[in-house]
Amino acid sequence: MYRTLQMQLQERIEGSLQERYGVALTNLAVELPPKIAFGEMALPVAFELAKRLKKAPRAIAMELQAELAQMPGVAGVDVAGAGYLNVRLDRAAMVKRMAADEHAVVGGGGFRLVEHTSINPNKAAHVGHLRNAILGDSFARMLKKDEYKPGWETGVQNYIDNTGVQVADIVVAVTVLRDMSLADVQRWIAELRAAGTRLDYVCWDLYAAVSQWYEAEPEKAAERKKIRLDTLHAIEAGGNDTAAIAELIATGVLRRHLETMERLGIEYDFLPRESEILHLHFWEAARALMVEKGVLYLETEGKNRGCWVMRRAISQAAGVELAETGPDEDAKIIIRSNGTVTYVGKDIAYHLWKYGLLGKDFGYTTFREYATHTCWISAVEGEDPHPSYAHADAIYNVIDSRQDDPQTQVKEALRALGYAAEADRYTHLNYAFVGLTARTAEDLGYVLSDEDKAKNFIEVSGRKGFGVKADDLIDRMIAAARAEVDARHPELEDRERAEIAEAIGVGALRFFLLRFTRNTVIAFDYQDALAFDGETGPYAQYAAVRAANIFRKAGVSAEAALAAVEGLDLAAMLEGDEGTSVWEVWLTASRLSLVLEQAIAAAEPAMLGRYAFVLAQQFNNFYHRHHILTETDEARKMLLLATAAVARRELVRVLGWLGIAVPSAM
RNA sequence: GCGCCCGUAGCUCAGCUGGAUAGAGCGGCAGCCUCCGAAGCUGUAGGUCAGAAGUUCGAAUCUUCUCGGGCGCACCA
Repeated sequence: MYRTLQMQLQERIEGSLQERYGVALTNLAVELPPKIAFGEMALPVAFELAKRLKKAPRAIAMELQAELAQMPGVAGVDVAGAGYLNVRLDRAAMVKRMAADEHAVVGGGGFRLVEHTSINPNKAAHVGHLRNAILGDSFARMLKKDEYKPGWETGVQNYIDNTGVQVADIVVAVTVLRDMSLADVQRWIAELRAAGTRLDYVCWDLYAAVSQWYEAEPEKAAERKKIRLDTLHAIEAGGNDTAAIAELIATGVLRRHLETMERLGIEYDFLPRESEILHLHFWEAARALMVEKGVLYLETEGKNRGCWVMRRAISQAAGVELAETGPDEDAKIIIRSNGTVTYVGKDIAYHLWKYGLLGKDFGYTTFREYATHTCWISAVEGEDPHPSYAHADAIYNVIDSRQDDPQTQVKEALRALGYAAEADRYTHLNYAFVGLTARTAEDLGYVLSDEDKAKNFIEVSGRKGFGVKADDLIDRMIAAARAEVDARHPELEDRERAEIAEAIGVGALRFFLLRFTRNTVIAFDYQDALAFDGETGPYAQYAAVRAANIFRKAGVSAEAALAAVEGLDLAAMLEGDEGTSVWEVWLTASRLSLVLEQAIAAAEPAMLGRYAFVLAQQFNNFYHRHHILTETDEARKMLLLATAAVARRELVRVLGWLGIAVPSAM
């Protein structure tokens, strides 16, 4: 609602500036003043114009003042300070429109493809993977159609590198260290399943073991690395026992990853796999296209002689002339001199597919049924009918910022191929990695060097088997919540207590990983994550639960309270100190669509986390100041009830976009 | 060596395309449960926005440099 008025104000002022001064300004700043006493919207536009018009800012502000004051929804305009235009809104009118749930429309056309999680299917997910998945899942929720917004058509996929070195490492561990055959592996996986042992946990240890085995005896290191490479090639080629073992393990671990993610409410639409990219010859199609357009060329001299390479965008921008300076030594190798393609090459092919530019598609087969939809996986020969995801208009890749460079190369390859619009709509939704605090690392039994202790965080390492496993973390979060729920609500059924604890534990975890902006390195600490006070998920959930409790006790529904607002004479009840403290809840609630739009534009779910906290804080403040159930003035009581209703309504919405559910009690 | 990111209160972090007296949580101190649930609320102390110069009516925000920290720059994936 705030956004709606803001846009009207911008339009009016922009029109007026054109008419009055012949100045064309767009996207004018309309901001929230630092204090409510200054009104609800502030425009510093007069400062901007001062030098252009050679007039004092205050004089310009005075000229614009009268015009703004006439606008519907505006109660008054003041000129403050050196030339701010401070707008006071018609509070009663705004409250009525909000009670009717009027708000700006968020959404648009085109298909948006969000890719996240993408964990190597060779070991258990850890806390760093959770940051990725939670970030991507929240962003997809922000985009998708729901009860609040039309949103965008959105697809969620999780890329599975089932033929990479990390999977090869596990295969080496199983076939060499454990001396298992294909039949042994089949039996082993069945036994683990029967015993309820998590395959991904077992692989976690195997991966650490094999990583050490490679290095353990220096004189055998070369031989062992060769085993690793041969294994990798066998997996890539397919059609042999080694590949079958890889398939069994990768699929088993993938199923575990999906279970882990589902505990957090995270679901996928499609799982494209590296094996199909290989077997369906995606790369060959991309290669033909790249050679045809001259993006890929054979290097004939220098250190990259015999390789097919692609120039980097930076070299091109710098205008380095090939003929004059000889070979571009900085060029990115796409095809090695032995004829094999690099990771970036395969990724270019994959991204041409995403935009429907490759002329090929995956086969699709069903993999998992969620309550509301099916998750598909790639196949060489799929089923019919099936959906297709190869028609994105915009893509978002949730990937660690350590891959900024390769991501830029893929994007620039698209541009070089002539797909500039696609490159522009390619968002690398990057984020800094998650480390552990020294305290938590020590709790996990890791022995720290003095150097480690001096650092702000300790980096996790899959090869060392060092890190916080996702399921362990989720278990501990829920257990901590459960202890609180048991203490507070002994009267509730066991089942309900479990549900509440799950909502709180998951809410706390998701909020903890979302409250930091993407480029902030998170030093994960168990004590911090398990704290449920202050700026946390449970704090926001608690505010929503309290608001709901009021309706239960008042015997009035939130909907009825909001509907009753229309017939109230509100103006006097929203003025003065008391009235303003009520109004501020509405004002904060009114910014929901604005904050959502900003968070989408910045691809920054943390902005919604911050907003949820501010709204919850505002509500808690209101809750203590105004005792609703004992209010004797009926009209005023109804306004207070509606205030609780609107705070709860928007809190439930914003938490929903963050994947955080509001429990029945806390 | 080249490129990217970061440096804001004791700690952890916000600070939107430059805008009003730089904010929050935690921790500290002082208060608030015969009153809708205290996972809560109120008050209070605490900052040379790493440093320097510049652009601007106005800089935590933009530019340059210095210092300090992190991460990338493979015929790995």
